[in-house]
Amino acid sequence: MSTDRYNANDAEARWQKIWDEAKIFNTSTEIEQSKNPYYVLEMFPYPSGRIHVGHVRNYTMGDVVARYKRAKGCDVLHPMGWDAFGMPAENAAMKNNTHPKSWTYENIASMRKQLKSMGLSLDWSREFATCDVEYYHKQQQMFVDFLDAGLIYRKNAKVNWDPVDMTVLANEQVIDGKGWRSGAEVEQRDLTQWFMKITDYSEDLLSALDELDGWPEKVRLMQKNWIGRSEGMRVKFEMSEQVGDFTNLEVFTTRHDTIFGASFLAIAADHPLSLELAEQNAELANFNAECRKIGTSAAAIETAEKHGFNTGLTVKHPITGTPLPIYVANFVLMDYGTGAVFGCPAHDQRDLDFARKYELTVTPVVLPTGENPDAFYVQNEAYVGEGTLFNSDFLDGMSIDDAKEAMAKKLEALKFEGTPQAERQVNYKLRDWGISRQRYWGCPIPVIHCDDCGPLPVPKENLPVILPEDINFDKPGNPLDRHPTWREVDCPKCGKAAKRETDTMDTFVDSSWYFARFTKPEADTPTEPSIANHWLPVDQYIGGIEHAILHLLYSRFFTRAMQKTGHLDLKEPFKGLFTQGMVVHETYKNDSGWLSPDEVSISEKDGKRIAVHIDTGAEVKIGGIEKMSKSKRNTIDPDDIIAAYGADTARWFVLSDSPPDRDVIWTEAGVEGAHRFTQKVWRTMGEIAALGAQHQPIDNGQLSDWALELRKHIHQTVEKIDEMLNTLKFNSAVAQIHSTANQVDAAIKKAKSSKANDHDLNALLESGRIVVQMFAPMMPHLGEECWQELKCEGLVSTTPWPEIDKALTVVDSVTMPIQINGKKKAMLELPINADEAIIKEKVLALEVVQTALGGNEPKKLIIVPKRIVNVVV
RNA sequence: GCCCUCUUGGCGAAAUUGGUAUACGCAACAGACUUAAAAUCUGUGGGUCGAAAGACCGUGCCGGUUCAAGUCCGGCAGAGGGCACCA
Repeated sequence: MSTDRYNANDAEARWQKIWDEAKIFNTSTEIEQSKNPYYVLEMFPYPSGRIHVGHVRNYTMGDVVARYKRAKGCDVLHPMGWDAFGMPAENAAMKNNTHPKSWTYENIASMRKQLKSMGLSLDWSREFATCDVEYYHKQQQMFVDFLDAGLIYRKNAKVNWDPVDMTVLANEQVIDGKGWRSGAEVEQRDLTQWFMKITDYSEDLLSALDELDGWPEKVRLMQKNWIGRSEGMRVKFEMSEQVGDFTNLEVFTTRHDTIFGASFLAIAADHPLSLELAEQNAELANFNAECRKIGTSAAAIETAEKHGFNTGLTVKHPITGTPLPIYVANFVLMDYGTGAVFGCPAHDQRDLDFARKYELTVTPVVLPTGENPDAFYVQNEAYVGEGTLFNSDFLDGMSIDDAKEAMAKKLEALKFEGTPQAERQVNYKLRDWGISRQRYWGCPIPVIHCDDCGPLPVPKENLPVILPEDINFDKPGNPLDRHPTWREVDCPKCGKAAKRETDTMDTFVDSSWYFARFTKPEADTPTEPSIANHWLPVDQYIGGIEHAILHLLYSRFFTRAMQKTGHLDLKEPFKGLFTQGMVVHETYKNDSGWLSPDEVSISEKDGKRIAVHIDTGAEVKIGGIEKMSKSKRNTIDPDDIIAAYGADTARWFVLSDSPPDRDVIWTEAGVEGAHRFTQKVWRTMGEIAALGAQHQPIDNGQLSDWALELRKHIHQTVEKIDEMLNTLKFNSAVAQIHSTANQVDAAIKKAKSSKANDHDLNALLESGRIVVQMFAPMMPHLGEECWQELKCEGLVSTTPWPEIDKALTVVDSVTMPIQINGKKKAMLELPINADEAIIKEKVLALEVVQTALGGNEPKKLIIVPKRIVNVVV
């Protein structure tokens, strides 16, 4: 027995070694050995060099799930890898004259060591990095398959160009008009790029969201909005005169009910008609160039005035035949719908602004309920609400929905040059995913460009296309472009000299299928389908909300694409998704700038917290609680915490304070509290061990009252913790274990102060054992240490979840609050199955109730079995 | 501008999904042990009034539904997040 302080550093290293040597967390690769598969995965880290507390929180949560599910009898797959391609490696190479490869692998080595010090129950035998040739080789194989399947194509497109990172960005990577990494204002450039046909799956990606009930509603909604489905019509407007091949203009609208309110047509500056007209019209050419210059940033859009250029051309209104002027307008987007719209100023704010500026007619056609049609007019605010159609010929008197349907039928029936005037159409905001990046440190796109044969995929037998290592970063841009020999290659078709593609893939491609690779990381093909199908979908995926759209949408698309190309047979990669909150910390500042927490000492005076500089003693300003960042210097290094308190303390703390999906505030006091608990548990288990009890079956009939109560409490707690861990309510589980530990302490006191029989002591030992089993997924090293102290068999890490004695979890009586007129006035202990007549009798006999009734019958008596009684007087 | 989420003690939070509001922890205060401190243990702890028993008020604000509202409905305010010239 030991009442010494628990030495976490010593114990943790010891148990990690034991787990590692016994390989207890390695998952069998034999498919038939996993009858009850459970795949838990945390989003793999980018190897930046050091883990941060956000990682600690993320990986601890996943580890608790993994260890808990293992104890519940699942065959758990819990792998780890590295999202290892990307810009920072190149930036470091340029800055420090290192090679991206060595920089990356060195970072991986140090982060692996850090993760191992956390005692995570990972299957390290499956580890890989996306920059491993074996991994990107398989990715290139899939690229070729996707290309064959028509899922990848090449097009010249206007792309988002990041002038700082000197690369193209996907739409999803442009945030407020700025590059997601560099923060630089994004420019528009014309480039020929490779695209993945994610839009083929727009409808499927959208509708399948409804079935992802293991996902947070918030994420589903964000993806729904991002995909942006809208139902409308494509309507042809006949031009009054032909221009080139144009006899009509086609627009997309969702408000065909308001077509009688149309007063102009507007087309994008890049619309083919606008370009054609500009060839003869220098003024228009100028205007188009101006439009292109206007950025896509939020600021630019907000301040950009509506500009239009009157082409002098007109179209005929499809019903009335009235001529409507055609404008080229800066607010019309070429890449949505048809790049042309009809303007209905009365019912669209943007159209109204435009109409007022160019003095176009404003005809209201939707009348708000209760308004007088003769008195209703639109001034400077468009009316976009519900109402009844008017000024609209055959639509008059209809609701908006009815009018849409009537107009749709009418236009579909009309013919224009032999085809219907209009067709119903569904549009999506989702764009195809541009994956070409002009970077070195990424997966090479396996394509060869031949002057005669065009772009051709590298034949699979010639894969992988390996990144050359002899490169330099003297100049900005892609060093692959400047490599003396790497590009030179023979055309796989005609054999003539040809050139390799030098673009590499967006790193989001790498992370779109790694979860599938983990199921068999040594396979010669990207996946071994039968094994991947066995493990997938991931049962519980855990990561940050910042990936709600990018990574999670790409992965959903990729899974479908892999299904189409035979690499998998499922659509949705992640059955359960959990998005954890950030770890935040107070900030400190003095005149010279931000201070790190270890430069500051905090004390309390008159209820106010005061911070002073640890060296100078000068007062320091306590700032807001913010996301940990290097710039604010409010970061905490997990290594320091583990060295000072141990991994279990860090794990317990990140689980304890806040619900896991909310931000958690890192406080020194909180960590100390967590550490205190580890010591307390160690002492408690030491005391139990000293009682000399035996691991033997317990006869409830032989127990003293307090011991029976303890056993009941413990067995009921197992059920609660079960529920909490299943629903990832770690903070509640921590609270419950605290409370239970207090009960055990109280029971030890009872055992010492009263005559405890052997059964009592055995029950106490059992309680200790079960408490250990309940907290072991969260504090695994302390768990093993206590397990050993209690002389339990084997390792707690491989021991099944405690069996509960059902007889003890049956609750036979309940203390019910008795309310009078909804206010609690008394408590009454009743048998759990007491029938209402008995309850009524007992309640009415209560003195408070008698007084309140004053001899009258209650007006109402509400009895909710097992819950509450309310007497209404 | 549009969409969404959140708001409970000094602080992080809990509340069986409409049924005892504030569990558990942190910080605080008081006591025990100690020469002393640390560590540990015990106790107190929403507000107002009261010596006490107790009474009244109380989950951002206003209103509603209900025997009963932190929880449901309507409105308002504040904080956070997503999208954004999407026709």
